[in-house]
Amino acid sequence: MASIKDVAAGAGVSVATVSRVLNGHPSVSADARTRVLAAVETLGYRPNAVARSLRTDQTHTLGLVISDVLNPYFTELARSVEEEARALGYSVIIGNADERPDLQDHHVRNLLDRRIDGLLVSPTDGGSPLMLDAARGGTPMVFVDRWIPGVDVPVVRADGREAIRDLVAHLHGLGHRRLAIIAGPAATTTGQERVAVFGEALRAYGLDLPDVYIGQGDFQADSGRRVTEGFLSLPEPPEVVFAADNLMALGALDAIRARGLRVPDDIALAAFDDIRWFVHTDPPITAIAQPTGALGRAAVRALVDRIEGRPPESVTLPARLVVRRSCGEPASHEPTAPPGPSASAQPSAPPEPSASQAPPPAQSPAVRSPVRRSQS
Amino acid sequence: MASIKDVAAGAGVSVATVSRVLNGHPSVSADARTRVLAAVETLGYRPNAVARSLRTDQTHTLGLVISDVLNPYFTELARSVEEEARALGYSVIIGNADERPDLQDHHVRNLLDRRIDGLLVSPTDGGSPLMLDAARGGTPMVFVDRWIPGVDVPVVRADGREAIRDLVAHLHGLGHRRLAIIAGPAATTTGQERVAVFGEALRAYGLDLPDVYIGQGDFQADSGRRVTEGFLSLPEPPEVVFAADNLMALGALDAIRARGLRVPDDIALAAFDDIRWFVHTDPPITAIAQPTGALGRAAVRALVDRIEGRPPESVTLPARLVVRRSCGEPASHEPTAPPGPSASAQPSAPPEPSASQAPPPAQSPAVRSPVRRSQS
DNA sequence: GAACCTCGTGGAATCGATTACATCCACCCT
DNA sequence: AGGGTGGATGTAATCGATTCCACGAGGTTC
Repeated sequence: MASIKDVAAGAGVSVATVSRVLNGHPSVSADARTRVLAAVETLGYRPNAVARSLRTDQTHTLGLVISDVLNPYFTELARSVEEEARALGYSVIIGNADERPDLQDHHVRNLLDRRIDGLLVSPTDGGSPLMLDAARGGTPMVFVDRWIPGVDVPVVRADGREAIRDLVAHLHGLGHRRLAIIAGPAATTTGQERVAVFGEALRAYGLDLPDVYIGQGDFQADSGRRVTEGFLSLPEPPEVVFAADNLMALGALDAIRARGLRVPDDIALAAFDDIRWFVHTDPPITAIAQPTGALGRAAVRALVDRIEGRPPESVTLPARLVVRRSCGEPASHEPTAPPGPSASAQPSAPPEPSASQAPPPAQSPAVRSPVRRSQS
Repeated sequence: MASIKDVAAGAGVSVATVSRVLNGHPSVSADARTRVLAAVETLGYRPNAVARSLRTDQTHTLGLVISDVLNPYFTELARSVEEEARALGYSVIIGNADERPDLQDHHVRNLLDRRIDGLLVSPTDGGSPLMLDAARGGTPMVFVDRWIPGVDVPVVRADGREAIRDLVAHLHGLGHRRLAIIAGPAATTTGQERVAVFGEALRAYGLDLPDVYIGQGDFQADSGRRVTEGFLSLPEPPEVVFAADNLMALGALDAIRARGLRVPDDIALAAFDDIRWFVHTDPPITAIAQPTGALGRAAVRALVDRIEGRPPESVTLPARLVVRRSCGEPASHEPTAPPGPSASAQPSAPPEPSASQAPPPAQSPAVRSPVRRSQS
């Protein structure tokens, strides 16, 4: 592969001049410039990014360590991160931790060894020494979605509290009183927060969240299945299962189906994280949607600000409730159809397009928060 | 950040000795080794991968350019690729082309500039000059899923022909006679092949695949929606729509739902690519499943073979039909329940666990090829 | 006409590793 | 004792870029 020396020889100039042409340095004669460009063309020369990075101590690369690529939420996040990074002149290397702290460490180390300019992390756990050292050691870093308390790193995330309260109001309005949750790992902020807020919201309605109705999941489908089986085997099973992410909701569906039960007639289901398929499941699933694309973009901007010497900003964006039919017919629909056997009742609302990049129109009757609190 | 010189100074030896310790070179005294290791420890030294790559001309990195990360098929492929690569001592940088040739070129160029050791590509189009030059220029390369005809590069892919014939047999057995397909881009091998094989299989049953029943999609959901709307507006709409990938099937579902029609009563639906959610859609969707994990692993092995001087092998693995309910009740089920209104008929077969990493048991009655041809 | 810029250019140092080669020393054999 | 062997180590070249510095030519200013 041709190097800068070959170009210099081909153009009859020094390597310094070639470098100046390539980097748009002003003091190069028009003559030299055209000769260099010609040589570049004929040799098919491309600058070696490795050598360049060694010299300049910048890689123009961001690392993104996410908890689970197979989770559509993180896939979408990764996509928006790459998009925004590309727009700002950076590329992205993704590390998939699969919810495993050891794998997370592997990727953090690998990325650090490659001297990435900055790190975007959605931590799987409370933070390994490696990551904490990196943060303290001055590696530009931003947490996205999840974070580690007590570390001085900007956080870009969604605030699901209001949406969870809306969900509980919705469920309560439908007459449900025994609500259970499939929680995420306690080592993650999102895992903790969702349970805590759910419990508080129940209490506001005079309801209880007993320990047997808190199932410990790990954000993976299998755990959702296992926990739901447990719920269904209880002497008094819950009327509603709220899964703290979409994969555990999938597992819950598996378990419910394996028992031959129906949603929402036999048991209601809701999930944190909205995905496109939830529109087409049987029945369509009520979920809490995060502004995933916006989160990814904001995280990249914060990180690049930090890298380029501007003060980075933490960002919190609201999540919102998307009501569908998995918890029962919404109260606002006149229950003309008997609430009984068939799950295939024609929805009286116009069909909702499956969730897409563009934010759905706020006035869509199928997409709305049934309760608005004072300080909304 | 500490460099090898700092370690050398700290241990009171030369950089050469440090390097030898780090690379496990035999001729280093035990004394020197322990002093170096101690210095490494106290300084928290990590070798600079950029400098190392410049010197050794290897990055131990594979590039993976896929057509669309948001497509669960490619997400799963990417995951298995990373896993196998990690096991073999390589890392992976993913480039998402979003089915856009220009983006594909951007990523190929970027990866080449980074001097990755080898490239795994699922081409979006017939091949840009850039990619063809790279292949001819000796960059180790392997095509996965899709390929470019006439280029001397190993191909790792699934063979869907038998499964498509099985699907047509299944559809024909259910009495369907007007079958339509949402095709992928003609510039992709998978896009072409699936239409061609579908058409041939129809002809084997004396059926025709008229042009109006071939909708041109681009493997994205929107095109599936658009094409399906077209089908439904035809004076004589098809009885079955076969989507050449899962995202276009999603779009088809959107379009069918927007018309207030039901699957399979009003129109049947099948898809290429099986995903976990297809078990839980309304109704569960009949699909052709690829051995995605095995494909990713085989592709990495072929590429690493090529990189490390062993002869790489092309690999073709069979896809298989997974019959569910989106085309009508399978013939083997006695149609005791009236085929009429309710879509929530209890399946007489035991519930199928959603598709997972482990291959489903072959004897599961819900997962099977209804027709076996001679040379099976 | 001397002093002084400015501009274009090349030489050479540098980034952080790896590694060929030279050197030194201890030991062994005849 | 002398020479050979081999292990441990250091010196320095090298990878492919960027960039500081020096230099020469040409133009401007007093």
